[in-house]
Amino acid sequence: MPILKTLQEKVRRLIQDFFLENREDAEGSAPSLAELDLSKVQVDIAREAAHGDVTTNAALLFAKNFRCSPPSLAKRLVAVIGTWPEIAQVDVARAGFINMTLKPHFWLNELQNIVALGENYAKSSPNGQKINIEFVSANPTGPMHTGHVRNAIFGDALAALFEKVGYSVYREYYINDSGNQVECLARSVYLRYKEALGHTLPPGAFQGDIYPGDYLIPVGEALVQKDGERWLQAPESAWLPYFKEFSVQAMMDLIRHDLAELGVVMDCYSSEKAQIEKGKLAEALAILEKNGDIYTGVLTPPKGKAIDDWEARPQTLFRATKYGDEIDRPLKKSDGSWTYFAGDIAYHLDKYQRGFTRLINVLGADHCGYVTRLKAAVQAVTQGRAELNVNLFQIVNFFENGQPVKMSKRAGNFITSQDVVARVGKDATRFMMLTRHHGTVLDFDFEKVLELSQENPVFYVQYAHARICSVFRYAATVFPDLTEERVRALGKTGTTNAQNLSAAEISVLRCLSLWPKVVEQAALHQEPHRIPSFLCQVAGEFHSLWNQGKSDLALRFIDAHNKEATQEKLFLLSGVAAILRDGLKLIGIRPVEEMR
RNA sequence: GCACUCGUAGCUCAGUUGGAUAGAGCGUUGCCCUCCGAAGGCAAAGGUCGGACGUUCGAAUCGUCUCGAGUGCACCA
Repeated sequence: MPILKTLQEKVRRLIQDFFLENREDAEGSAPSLAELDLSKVQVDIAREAAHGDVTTNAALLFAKNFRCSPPSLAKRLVAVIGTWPEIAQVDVARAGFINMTLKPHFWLNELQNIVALGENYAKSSPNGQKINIEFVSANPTGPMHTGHVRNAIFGDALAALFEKVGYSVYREYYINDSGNQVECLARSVYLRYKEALGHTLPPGAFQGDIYPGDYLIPVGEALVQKDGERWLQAPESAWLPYFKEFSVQAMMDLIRHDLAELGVVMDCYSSEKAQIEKGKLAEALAILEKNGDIYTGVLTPPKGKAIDDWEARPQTLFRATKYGDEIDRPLKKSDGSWTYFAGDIAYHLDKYQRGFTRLINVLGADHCGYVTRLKAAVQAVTQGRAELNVNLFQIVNFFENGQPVKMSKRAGNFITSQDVVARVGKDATRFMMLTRHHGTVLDFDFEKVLELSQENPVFYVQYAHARICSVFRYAATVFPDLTEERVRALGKTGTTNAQNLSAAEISVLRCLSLWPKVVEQAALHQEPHRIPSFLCQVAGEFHSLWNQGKSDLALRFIDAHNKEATQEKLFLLSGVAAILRDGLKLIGIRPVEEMR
C-alpha cells in the first residue's frame, strides 16, 4: 500500500482508539463515534521541507470532540506516533499540525513499491460499480472537428481515470441519426451523387440547409459506384431513406476513423433511430405519462431573445419544473414529430435499463441550457434511481503564428480532427487538450505544441523520460550489465542502502509518492487535467535533480568508479520513469525514449 | 431578464474532498556546460486570489450578495 495511505489509515485508527479510551474514562460526557468523521483526516506530503515529510491535520479536526485544544490533542497523538516504526521524528507544529519525518528506509521501501508495482501502484482494485460515460456523440453529418476533439480526449481520459480507481467503465457514443440534420445530409449527398454522374449543379446549390464540405464528394461517388444512375430520376421519397442510411454509415465510418486516430475506442455506438424503432421512446413516454409528468400546455416566449416566428400554441410538455427545472419542456415539435429531447429521454432510460445507475455525459458549453432538463428527465424516468452527471467543456481556440485560426462549420472549412493530428500528432494533441481544466477556454497554438522548450509541457515531460532513458543508455556503456531491468531486479531484492538517499533524492520520492492520491482525486473531481499537471511536476523534480549533479558530484547518476552507487541512483530513476510512463499511459500517450 | 461556466503575479495557468508564509512557466534581472542530453537548472523581483459580508480553530477553496467575461435560452441537434 502507498505510504501516504498507510499512514492515513494508521492516524485514523489512532483517533478511533483515543475515542474508545476516552469513552471509558468519561462516561456520559464522552464524544460520540458518530461525531468523528474520520474521512476528513488528511495525511499529506508537507509542502515545505521545514515541515518534515508528511503532515496531518488530525488534531485540528477533532480537538473539539476531545474537549481540548488542537495542540494538546496533537501532543497526545504525537506520543504514540513517535513509536511507529516508520517515524524518524514527529513534532507538533503551529496551530496543532503534526509533522512527521520518515526513516529513509521507508522512502526506499516506497521506491521499491513504485518500481515493483508499476502501473498497479496507483491502481485500485475493482469496486464492482459500473459507470456509463457518453461522450463525443457528434452528429453524423461530417468528420470530427476541434470541439469534438476536446470532448473525445476529455471523455476518454475521464473513463481511464475511473477504470484506474476501480470502476467498470463503459464508453458510449450516441448517434443522432433520426433528426432533421440527417435529411439535410442525405440531400447534400444527393447533390454530390448527381455531380459524380457528370451533372453540373446550378450556382447556389450548396446554400441553405446543405452541407457544402468536400468530404461528401467521395460519398456521392461511392453511391454511383454502387448503384449507378438508379436514383437519378427517382422522386425524393424514393431515394431519401436510402441516402440517409448510406450517408450516416459513411459519416460514422469517418468519425470512427477520427476517433481511432485520437486513440479513442468506444464500447458501444447507440443509434437514436434504433432506439425509437425498438419502442424505447414509447416506453419512456408511458413511464412519464403514468407519473403525471406529461401534459399539454402553452409556453411563454423566452425573455431577452427576439423570436420572429414565435407562436403561442398548446404543446406536449414534460413537467421538468417538478424536478427542479425553470420551465416545462416540449416533447413535440410544431409539425407533430418528437423533439430531440424526447429521444434523449428514451436513450437515458435505455442506459438505466442496461444496468447503469451512474451516468456521465460530456457536452460542449453551448449545451449548458440543456443540462437541467436532462437531469430532470433522468430522475423522472428512473424514479431517482439513476444519477446523471454532466461535464461541460469550453471551446478550443486555435492559433497559428499567434493569429487565431477562424473556422465555420457552415462554410465547411472548419479545422478537423485530422488536421490537428496530422499537424502535431496524437500524443501532443491529447496532452495539450488535457492541460487545462475542461471548464476553461483552451488556447491551442500549433507552433507552441511543436516547440522544443519548457514552455511546451508535452515536450517537457517527454524530455524527462527520454533523458532518463539516455542515462540508462550511457550507463550501459560504463557498466554493461546495468540495464534498467537489472537495476530493477537488484533494487527489489534490497541491496540498496537507504542511508545513501540524499535530501534531494527524498524530495523526488516525496513527489512520486503523491501519485496514487493525484489519481484518486482526479477521478473524484472528474478532472483529468490534474494528470498532465502532476507529470510536469515530476519532470521538474527530475530535471532539477539532474542539474544538482553538476555542482554536487554525490548526486550524479553515474559514477564510473562506484558501480553500487550508480545502481542505487539508477534505481531511483527507474522509479521516476515508472511514474512518468504510468501517467502518460493513463492519458493515452506513449512515452518516448529519445527526442528527435 | 434567466441559467450554466470562469475571474489567482505584466502574460498563460497550477493550487492536494477547507490547512501552515498562495506556486510554476513565459517575460524582466543576475547566475550555472573541462562534467551522464544547457532541448535543462538555480536565484531575485513581481499578489488586496475581481469586490463585500458570512460560516470556523483556519477560506483562493464553502454560503449569500455584488462586479466583470464566456456560453446558451419554444419547435434545431
